[in-house]
Amino acid sequence: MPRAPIPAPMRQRRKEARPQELLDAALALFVEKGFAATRSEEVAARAGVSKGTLYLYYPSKEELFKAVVRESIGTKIAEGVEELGKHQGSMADLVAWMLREWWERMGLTPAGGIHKIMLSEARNFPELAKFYDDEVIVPSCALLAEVVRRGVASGEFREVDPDTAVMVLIGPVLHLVLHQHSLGACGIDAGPKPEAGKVLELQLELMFEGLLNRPRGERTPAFKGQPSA
Amino acid sequence: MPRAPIPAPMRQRRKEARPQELLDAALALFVEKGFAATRSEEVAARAGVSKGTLYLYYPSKEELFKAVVRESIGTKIAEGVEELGKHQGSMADLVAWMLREWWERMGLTPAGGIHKIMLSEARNFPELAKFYDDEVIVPSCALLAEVVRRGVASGEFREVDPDTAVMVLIGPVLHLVLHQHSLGACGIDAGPKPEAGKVLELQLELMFEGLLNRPRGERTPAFKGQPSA
Amino acid sequence: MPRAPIPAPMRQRRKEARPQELLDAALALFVEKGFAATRSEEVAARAGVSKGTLYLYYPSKEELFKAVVRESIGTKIAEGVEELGKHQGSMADLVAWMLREWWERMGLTPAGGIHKIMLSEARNFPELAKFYDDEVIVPSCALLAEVVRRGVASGEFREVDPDTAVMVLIGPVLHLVLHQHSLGACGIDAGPKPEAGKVLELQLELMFEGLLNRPRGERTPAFKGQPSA
Amino acid sequence: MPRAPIPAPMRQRRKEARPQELLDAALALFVEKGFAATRSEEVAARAGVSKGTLYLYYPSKEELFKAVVRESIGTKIAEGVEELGKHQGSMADLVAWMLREWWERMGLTPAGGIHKIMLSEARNFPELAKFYDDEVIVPSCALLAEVVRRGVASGEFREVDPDTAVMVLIGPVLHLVLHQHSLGACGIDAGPKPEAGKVLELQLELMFEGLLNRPRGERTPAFKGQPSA
DNA sequence: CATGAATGAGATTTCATTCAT
DNA sequence: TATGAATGAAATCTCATTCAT
Repeated sequence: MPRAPIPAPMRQRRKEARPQELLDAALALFVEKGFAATRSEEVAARAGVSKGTLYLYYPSKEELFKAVVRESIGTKIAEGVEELGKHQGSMADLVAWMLREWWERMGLTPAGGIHKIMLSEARNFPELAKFYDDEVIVPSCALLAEVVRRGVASGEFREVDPDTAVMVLIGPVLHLVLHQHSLGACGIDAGPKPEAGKVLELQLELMFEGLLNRPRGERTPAFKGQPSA
Repeated sequence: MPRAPIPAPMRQRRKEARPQELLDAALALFVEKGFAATRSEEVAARAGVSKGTLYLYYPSKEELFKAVVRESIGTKIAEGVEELGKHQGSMADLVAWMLREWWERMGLTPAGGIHKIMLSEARNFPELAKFYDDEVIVPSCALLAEVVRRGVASGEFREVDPDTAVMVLIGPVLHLVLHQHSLGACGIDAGPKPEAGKVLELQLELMFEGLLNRPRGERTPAFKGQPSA
Repeated sequence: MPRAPIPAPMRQRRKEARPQELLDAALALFVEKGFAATRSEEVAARAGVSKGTLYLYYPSKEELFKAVVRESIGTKIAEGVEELGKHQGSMADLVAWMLREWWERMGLTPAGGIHKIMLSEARNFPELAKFYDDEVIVPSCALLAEVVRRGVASGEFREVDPDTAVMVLIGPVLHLVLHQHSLGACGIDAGPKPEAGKVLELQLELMFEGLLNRPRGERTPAFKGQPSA
Repeated sequence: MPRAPIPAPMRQRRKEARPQELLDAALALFVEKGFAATRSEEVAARAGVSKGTLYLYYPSKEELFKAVVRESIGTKIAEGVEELGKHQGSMADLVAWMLREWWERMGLTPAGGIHKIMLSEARNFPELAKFYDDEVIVPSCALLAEVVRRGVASGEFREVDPDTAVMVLIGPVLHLVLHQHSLGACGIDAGPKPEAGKVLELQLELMFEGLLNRPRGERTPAFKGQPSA
């Protein structure tokens, strides 16, 4: 068998970029196959390095996993809080903006997979689950609950328990995100699965207006729906 | 608790129950730790048999996994279809009944974990994912979509795309189910997590009536909420 | 390449015998190559089992090592104590008997290698070194020191510090034991290396009588040397 | 402590010292942990250079090991031979001087560890063991044997086989040296371990005079014991 | 049927060595 | 020269599966 002249395996020194490359590779694989079913060598290969290099940056597969979760969470929540302060319009519009924003940041980026892996691995990594809950779940829910609370206070919303309402509001978005990384990624396009955008808009409409047909039917003026779509 | 009157030779009784005991053990562990992280010996131990015995009933861990999924799905959907035919009241009440029923059958039994493991393992077992989609997801959604369709047709519901509406309707329930088997099972009870029952009832109320406060506020008579609780 | 018909790998079930077989194999290899340079698979192979079987009995290479040391030490010291009580003759004869006995039990059996591996690995396994010191070194030395003490008390020996004398007495024996497992095992028979038996007898003679020629030269009657050889 | 007067460009000075610094670091670590358990990076770090630099001076860990052994042996034997020629007093004094000298050069300097590592690694490096035997063991023993031979010839010593006598003479010293680098270095100071100096002096006394009490008890005048201590 | 000791392929991790900078 | 990031062979250890009892 004639050897290729030099396939240039080309050892590259890129100390700066490696951690991020490894985290990206690991995130993708952990989301796709789960933590236990992902082999460390695969992560390295996908990041374009050898097995050994992975261990230069993360001392074990488990630490790599934790780093993936920690890194992916970042400062996203903080941005939401800021936006909340600036907002001028109705609370209904703010809720709508938040859910749409969430979808765009979680549903349409690989970071959304984080939620899937936390779901799968929470019981294997309780400390990490706690971290995720503290850093992501609780602040996110608190943010949304605060908006609901204001809406109720101003009379814009009916009297509901804000924390309970949050559970209802986020359910469909999370469902979409999770589906996208599991069944939705299997090439299963069984029949009439509606696309995410439509689901989100309908959720907003139903959530604010209700599913039931009203006698006079005119829309409550406080909610205007999506600007242009 | 009065003991069963037939003590019957333990060994004899056990033999027939073995497959089910193994499936139960496997389901619990797969839900808790995931497929790859569950050792076959653990499954056997939890079922009270030895490692070798497991292989007497299932030729491999993978086949055991498939059996767990297939078995847990069973005939639940069929029951729903039957119920649908018998139903007399409004479509709103039927939707409410279906979601509550679903919660009771999925959320409050170990079978609910099936959805979690399918989410986690779908991409590792695409044929199984297809099977799950065909046997569970599609029929369930179709059932609910049919109810919505009828409600729209009769004028009880406003004009919505039934398939899209289904996505909105099941989101919160699925979210509750999944949460229960992941973060919720870690002893993380961070702050104001509302209990599932309240979430479900609020979802139904919001879903039908909308979150927005209405000037005259009287409830649409078609939806009556939960009978007594 | 024509396959041998069936080389009969013959899985044997010998739960009882395994631990000892593994310990024997491990002792031999640790003595020969040291702990770090011995591969666990080699140990298994020498014991006639597979890699995996080793880990069925010892959870790690390190634990195997500890077991080897602990097991090889056993009750040898206790036997010595017993013998000491029974002894009738002079203390010089008793010392001679003890050193000869020690040589026969340590120098001529694989257990002697234990001393070599403790020497090599003491600083890598300090707790084990402590154990060895407590269980072997200290009792052995105390035993010999007691004999010396009695000899001094009875006037048979000159006034010496018993603990110091013990160090002098055991030096040559240990040297022989160690040499046997290191340079002596390399096929190095450089020139005039005297055999161990002769060294031991000469040591006894010198130790008791001294190297210096005495004018009148008659032997001190208390020490009779080796019975017949 | 007055500083050396020549500050000299650090880099320059270092360059020439590197090999020795590496050998010193390697010796210390090999003695402490053994050859296999010592990582080359540790050696480099202790010598204050990087991993790569080590390989600039020694092509492999094994060659480094050989260099350590070769270098530590050096010309010590030659010095002994020279001294032997110059000596005027009795052979007993010469033997005493040699053993004390040996203790001071082996026992009280890191070079003594060489004997420990040769013991541990002899069977893994037979050629090196041969080298050590040829260059160190055989000449040392021959030297001592020659002294004994002269003592016997002159009638100062009783009739003994010189080579056998040598084994007896060096045993306790070697034991002390080895102990110091193994159990003795573990912080194990179990009870009445006498200090090395005392052991050596007692050995000399016993070796020459014998342990047994003599009726008239007067010392043989040929041996004078340690000059001042 | 049931068991659990035994197996060995394969996963994780280490570390001597190389080589681009 | 000196560095240390990168490599990959090799070691430790795991666990799905087999099979003698």
